[in-house]
Amino acid sequence: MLKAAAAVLAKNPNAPYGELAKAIGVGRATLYRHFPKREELIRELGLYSLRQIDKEMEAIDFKNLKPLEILYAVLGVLIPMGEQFHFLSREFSLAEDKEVARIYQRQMEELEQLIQFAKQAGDIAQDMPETWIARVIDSLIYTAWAAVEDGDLARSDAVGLVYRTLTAGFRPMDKG
Amino acid sequence: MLKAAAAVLAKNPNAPYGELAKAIGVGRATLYRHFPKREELIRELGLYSLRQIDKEMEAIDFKNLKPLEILYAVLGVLIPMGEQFHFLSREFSLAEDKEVARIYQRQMEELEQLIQFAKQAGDIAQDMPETWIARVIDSLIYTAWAAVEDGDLARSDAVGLVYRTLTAGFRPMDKG
DNA sequence: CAAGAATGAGACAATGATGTCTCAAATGAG
DNA sequence: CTCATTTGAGACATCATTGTCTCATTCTTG
Repeated sequence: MLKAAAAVLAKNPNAPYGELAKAIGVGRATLYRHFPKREELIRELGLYSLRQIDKEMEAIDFKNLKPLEILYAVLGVLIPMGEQFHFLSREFSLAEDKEVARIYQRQMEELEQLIQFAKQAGDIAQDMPETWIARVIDSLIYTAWAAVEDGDLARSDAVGLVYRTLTAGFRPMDKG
Repeated sequence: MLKAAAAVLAKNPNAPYGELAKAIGVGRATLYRHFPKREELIRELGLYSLRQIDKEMEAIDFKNLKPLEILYAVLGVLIPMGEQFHFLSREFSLAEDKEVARIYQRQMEELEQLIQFAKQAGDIAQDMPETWIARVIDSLIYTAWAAVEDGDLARSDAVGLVYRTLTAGFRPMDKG
């Protein structure tokens, strides 16, 4: 239900209320009954997206996987959710909401923990800033999703390509 | 002059005309005299940004540098222009303008030529799609700029970090 | 200095979106 | 089936922005 609205807002952050209602498949007045102000709809949409991310992440077996395997699994989960990602980062007002900010920050911290874990395992460079790595991961998740949307990249190739780019950059494959 | 407007629009794409005028330091009416419609201002701003990119790129000595050296130089030029970059990608209507689209496409083709050049030199993997590589470069340029803006990354570290991330990913440094 | 052009400030109508309200029709539970 | 609730459609006032216009002031340029 909220998914349709997120899709519209991802393409046009200024979509009028009526358009969102239509996308959801409900009258404008009805939408106002549920979300008296546009701001509230955006907020609920943000929370919904963040919770959805949490939910999908729960499916990953963190305990029995190595750091890079976890990273791969995370990419597999998040790249298909690029639309929500896009929406979250585009909606400025969202960052000002306390609860949204809290959840977002927690998720970023979890990502940074994963990065530390990978550092300790020697899988990624010690001297690369964690915030930078986290930003790059976020960024490529969105980039891959957009490439798939544009038809530039096969959906099935996306996760592998992002993983490879993250871990090895553009380097030619090592032999063996 | 247009730079100030681009900065405001980068932060808030919906900034009203009056705010843009104030940012530029000119009356709203005067701004209307130069750009009778908002759309035209956006368009000029887009062309200005693209031309600025062209201009900065001219300073690079393409003939006497190796592919990866060129890439490094390109990053050095474009990362500080992240604001314009951001603006260009955020402004949907811009993609519909014929001239803007033409210049943008040419720039992308030039970037892809550089990528092919690097592939031939064996510096980057043959089997990685050029469009993907181009997207990643674009994406990290913006990411680095944003990190610098947020104070998460020293301006002087940005180019090296992006270069390293692009060429080697998060891998630990090879010894030697 | 003097004439012409450009500017800033503000008034103004037009437009489009927001948010409220009403009422008739559809839905759903007892 | 019946009553209560929810819905969709539309009317409506409100508000912010756009784009036009005027006029006094400022700045150029000769």
